Amino acid sequence: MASVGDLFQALADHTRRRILDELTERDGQTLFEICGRLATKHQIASSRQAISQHLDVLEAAGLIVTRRQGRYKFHHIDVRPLRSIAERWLRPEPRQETT
Amino acid sequence: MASVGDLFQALADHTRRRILDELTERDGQTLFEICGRLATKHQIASSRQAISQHLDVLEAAGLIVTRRQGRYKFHHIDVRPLRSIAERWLRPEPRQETT
DNA sequence: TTGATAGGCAAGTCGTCACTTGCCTATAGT
DNA sequence: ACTATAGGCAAGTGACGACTTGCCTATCAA
Repeated sequence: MASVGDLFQALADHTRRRILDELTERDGQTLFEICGRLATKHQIASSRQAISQHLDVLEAAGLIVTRRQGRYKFHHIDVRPLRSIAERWLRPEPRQETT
Repeated sequence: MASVGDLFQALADHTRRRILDELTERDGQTLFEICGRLATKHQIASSRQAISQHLDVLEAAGLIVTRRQGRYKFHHIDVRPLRSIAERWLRPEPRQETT
């Protein structure tokens, strides 16, 4: 369900890359934590809903996984989809994309 | 000028990834060659102008370089921007993006 | 139970993107 | 010179993406 297109499209947005930066530096943050840190450290003043939608896109792309605990929802980065992202063109190998 | 955003945004399109596939398999093709091969081998029946605009985007992202010779314009893939594309999140290092 | 906190849902706006359409320039062959 | 080939420029269209707005649900503390 998470295709190569979903992956690149998720990475195509500046705010979403910043979210991954933030989770790389401190994994397992909640939505409000991410909002605060994006605002103070990266001058990204998007609304909570905007960030929430970005997190949905990242999760659909398989780049983050979520864990619910009470009224909190923690977001964890998953770098596995990123490992072989560019090898498709970096070595002369057959490629298989169904999208 | 070619920012990280340009790079990911260029890769976010399916047809542009196919163009890179095609140039990986056979480098230095002209616009018409790429059009023909995309149509026959990848079932992509976009117009010549559409493909031309895709090539512009790829060139702006630094993923292809062009070489003019008479009335022909040859397109060559440049994989250098792809080499360190995901390392930003694959290892806990400081990241520097100005976009 | 009441209020505050953390998050979700859905419609709507606005800009960007992929693509088309129509016409124009330049090189090469005859 | 004339024609075909390779490519370019620019305006227009339709759809998608990022973001907002308004309201709703759920959990926890007092």
